[in-house]
Amino acid sequence: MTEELAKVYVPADTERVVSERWAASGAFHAEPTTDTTKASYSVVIPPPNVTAALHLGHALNNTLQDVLVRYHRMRGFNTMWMPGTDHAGIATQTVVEKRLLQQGIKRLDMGREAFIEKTQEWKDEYETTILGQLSELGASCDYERARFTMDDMCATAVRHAFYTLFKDGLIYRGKRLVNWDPVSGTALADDEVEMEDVAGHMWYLRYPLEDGSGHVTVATTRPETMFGDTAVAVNPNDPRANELRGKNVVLPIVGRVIPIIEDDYVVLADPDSTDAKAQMSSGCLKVTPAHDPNDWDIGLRHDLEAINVMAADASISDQYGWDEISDEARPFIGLSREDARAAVVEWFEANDLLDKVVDYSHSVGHSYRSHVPIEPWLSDQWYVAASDDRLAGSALRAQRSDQVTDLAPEHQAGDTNGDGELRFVPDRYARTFQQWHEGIRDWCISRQLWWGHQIPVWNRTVESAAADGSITAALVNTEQGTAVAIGSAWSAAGGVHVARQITDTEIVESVCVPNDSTLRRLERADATMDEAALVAALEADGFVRDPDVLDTWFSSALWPMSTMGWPYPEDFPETTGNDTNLLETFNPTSLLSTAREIITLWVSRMVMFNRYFLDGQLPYNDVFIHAMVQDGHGQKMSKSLGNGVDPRDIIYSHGADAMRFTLVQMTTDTQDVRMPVDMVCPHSGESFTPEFITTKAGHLVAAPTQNSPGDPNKSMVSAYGVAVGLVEPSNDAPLARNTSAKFDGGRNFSNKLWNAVRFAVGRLDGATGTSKPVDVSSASFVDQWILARLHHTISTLETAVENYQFNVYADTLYDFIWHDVCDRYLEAIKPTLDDDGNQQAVLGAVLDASLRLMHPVCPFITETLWPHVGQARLGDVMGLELPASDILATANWPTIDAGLANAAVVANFDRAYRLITEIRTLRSKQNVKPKQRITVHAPAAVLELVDGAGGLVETLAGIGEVHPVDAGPPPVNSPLAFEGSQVFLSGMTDEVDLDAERERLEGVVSQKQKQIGGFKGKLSNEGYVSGAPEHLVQETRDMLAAAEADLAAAQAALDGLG
RNA sequence: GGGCCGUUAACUCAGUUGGCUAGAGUGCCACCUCGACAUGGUGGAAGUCACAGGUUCAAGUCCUGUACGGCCCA
Repeated sequence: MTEELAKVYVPADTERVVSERWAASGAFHAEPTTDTTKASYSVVIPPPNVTAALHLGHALNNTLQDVLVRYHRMRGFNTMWMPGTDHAGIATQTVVEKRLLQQGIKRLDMGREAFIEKTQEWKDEYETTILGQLSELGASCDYERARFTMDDMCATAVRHAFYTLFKDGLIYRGKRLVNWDPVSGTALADDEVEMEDVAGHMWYLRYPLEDGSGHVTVATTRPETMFGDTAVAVNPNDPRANELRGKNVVLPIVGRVIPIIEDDYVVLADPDSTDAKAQMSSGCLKVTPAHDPNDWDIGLRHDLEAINVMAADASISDQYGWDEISDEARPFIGLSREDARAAVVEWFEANDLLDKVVDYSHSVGHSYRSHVPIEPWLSDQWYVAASDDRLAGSALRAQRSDQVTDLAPEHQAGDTNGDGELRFVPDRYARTFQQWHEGIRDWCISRQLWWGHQIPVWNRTVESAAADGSITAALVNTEQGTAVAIGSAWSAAGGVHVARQITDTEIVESVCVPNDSTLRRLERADATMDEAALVAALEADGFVRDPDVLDTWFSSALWPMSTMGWPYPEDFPETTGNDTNLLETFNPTSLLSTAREIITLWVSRMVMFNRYFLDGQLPYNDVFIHAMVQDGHGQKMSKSLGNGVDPRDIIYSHGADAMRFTLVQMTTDTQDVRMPVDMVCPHSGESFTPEFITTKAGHLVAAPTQNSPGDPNKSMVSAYGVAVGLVEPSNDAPLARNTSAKFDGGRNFSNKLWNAVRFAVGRLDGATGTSKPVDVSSASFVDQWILARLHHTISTLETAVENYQFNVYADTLYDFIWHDVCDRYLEAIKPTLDDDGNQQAVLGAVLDASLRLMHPVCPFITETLWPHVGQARLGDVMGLELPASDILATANWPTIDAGLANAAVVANFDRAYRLITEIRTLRSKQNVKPKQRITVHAPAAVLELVDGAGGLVETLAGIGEVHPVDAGPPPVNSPLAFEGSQVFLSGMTDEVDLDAERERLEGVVSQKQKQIGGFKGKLSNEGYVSGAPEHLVQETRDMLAAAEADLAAAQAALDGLG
């Protein structure tokens, strides 16, 4: 006998033990195999950023993945869940930089190597925390394989991918507008730009027409960029367009003569419009291609020059492409953008060219890092040609045909590997994916950071005159900036050598160097140099490595490949098995589960890269987009708001299984789920609703300091207060953990299961069961019923998993275990269990199967109970396969014969249960004590039902004796209406409370009358009778008849009361 | 500005192609410490399905519009 089970399930007592048992048994480890009898099921984790600990959103996503992974493992798939973390370039560099700054250390002072070392330490710390959290929440990852986006294996993939794209002309150097952060001196990705509403102004500036016939008035929020104006645009539909056509204006201060062009991007002026833009518009737009993304597009359409008038710090500068500085303009050079704005406005006013100034509130992009306004700035960056058909087109062709609409002919699925196989769940997200690729822009992949994969390109600038003859020959007649492949010693040695003419007199040469694993496999004319030698030679020749690093998403995009050893798994023995490797076995993976804001940043890029590098193969077939967890006020949980919840807090207050169960139950296919969050007082352990304050931005957050609910002299600090740096936890005022009553349901459910098993173990201890498998047809009524319910439950759960209906899974489990097994089955078998060997076997089997079904959602408690239930197993049930296993995590999913789904038994059970409920209601109304046994007097049909239910009604309704009603009602009785006949109860009390009885029956009568009215109304509708399907009409007729019979019975009973 | 989602009981949410008398959990009320479980049991009260139109024999479900809340992309 295993040790006794405690009265209450205490998760903390067992979770760690169970985790260790799993780890020791290697239950989650998968090996590559060519065994075709064992299909693969694989998932790569969306690697969490090493910037911070996991929050509840991660807990949700990883729980869902774990449910699927554990389910498929039990179904016998060769199952692998690849864990890992993401270096998260900009985010990590920012937090580390901030941390160092608090100690007075500046990044630039310490130098690149030392800084990377520091960042590495941070990464190690958080990687440990994150993997620990995953394990605590029960994620059944193959932890031995844990990867990091910057480890050797991933770095090798990055190098090979970059090299391949570079060689194939899909990576290029472009002068483009980037989101420039002038304070941190780096370009930001679009998603790193935060839009903020700013109360600014609209300035109306007059630009004189060249012919002296007047002026046009342009409206702008950014007067300081006017130095770079290269046109004024009007809408072609503007009435003034005709008279302005073909004219030029003289740009004030600068003196540049610029054309008036027509472009329908320009918003027509309309002071009466509800649209703020139309209200504010003057109808004329100054066009500054080098300093505004929309103007850049206009510039492309009209072939305008882009004149960059700013330096990297956003001061006005003549060093970046602005020549011919007028005397008037010279004083502005060197001014900051803020000072320049004031000075320009002042100049216009002084020269009587300022028409007016209007207050204008608008949205301005700000740096996620430094929080200053972003400067759209022209700079040299590396790009991936995502818009190329080989990438974006391929992603579009990947979409399943029933999830894509009006796809351009050239993008329609063909017959290439992977075409038409990508499926989104819920399917509406396919639209997001499609629209993104139809409007995709090339992907800026360089970042001016130190933390990341440094770009593997070495550059040098040479004077055209001094350049190699083959280079100048190759560059003849190419446009400036166009890269041309060069045959050279470098390309012979395995590099990719390109050259670009960047000015009339200068050429830039770039050599992309692959790493050794790639070099070794290249057919190259000169195979004498390895990577180190090649780099040394390049540097000796004046080449310098590009200091930038790659966008974090570049390495993430390779995740389903890089973690499995691509491109050369044989270089990493841990990825190979006897006859195959991870990549062959597990890519494409089965599923990606992620949040919807990642569709463009990550899903898209994984699809493009996996398909490009692996011959059209998709990274996964299914993409499941899960809901977002909001706080109790409907606000997104986020780091900056400090309203995130650490899953460890919930595990502490409720246990991992309770958290998982509740998260799974909350997962419907809507967009958001709301999670009201409470705090736990660290002094008393009491949970309470904190005091909320409103931030400047209008968010409701927990006040930084909270008083203890039990003792107003004690206080604590909130996660919000700490997150925004307003307070620090101390001994007197520690950080309060969070909790939420939402998880009580999960906790109670765990406890319910625990006690059901406790009951069975106690009652079956010493029982003998049955020597041969139970033939269900000879089992008792309730046993047949619970097996039929088990059959139904198993198939419902299987369908739910297939369709990613997580809430259905949780609700179905809950309903089966709590209501069917505990409330009905266990209560019903109490009187018979001890003497019925078949029943003992069925009970053990039902609990065994229940643990298996519940395991994917609640792995800890089920694994803990597993040996106890094993002990309680007293024989098999025919048609129910429950193969033994030491560890539940690797046990088989139950299979059950369709023959056990006995519909007639279920129908009779439901009838009997309705009778039970009627009797219980009546007992309750008459205040009959639970222990009091009563007598039923019933007509033949009801007697037959009660008899056939084998004691069920007697046990659950507290019936002592059952008599036929032939002899007429007993002397002291309470009548009830059941299935159209009268059933009498006696022996409840000495004197029936007639008033209560009358009230109850009157309620029944009026309810039945109302129903009858409804049915009759329906049936008197000619359209319904002739238009609705026959079976529905018949159903209504049957219900009407039943209701009428019930009404008559209730009325008779009422009359009988006198 | 474009796109998406939500609005159903006091609260948090289900409700699959239109078709039972709209469900669950929590909370609330009453009774119950009966040998698994008070993190429990039994019974009960509680909803104009946001609003306005429309389609249909039939609308919580489909269509149009409005209001409010939220998210994503510009």
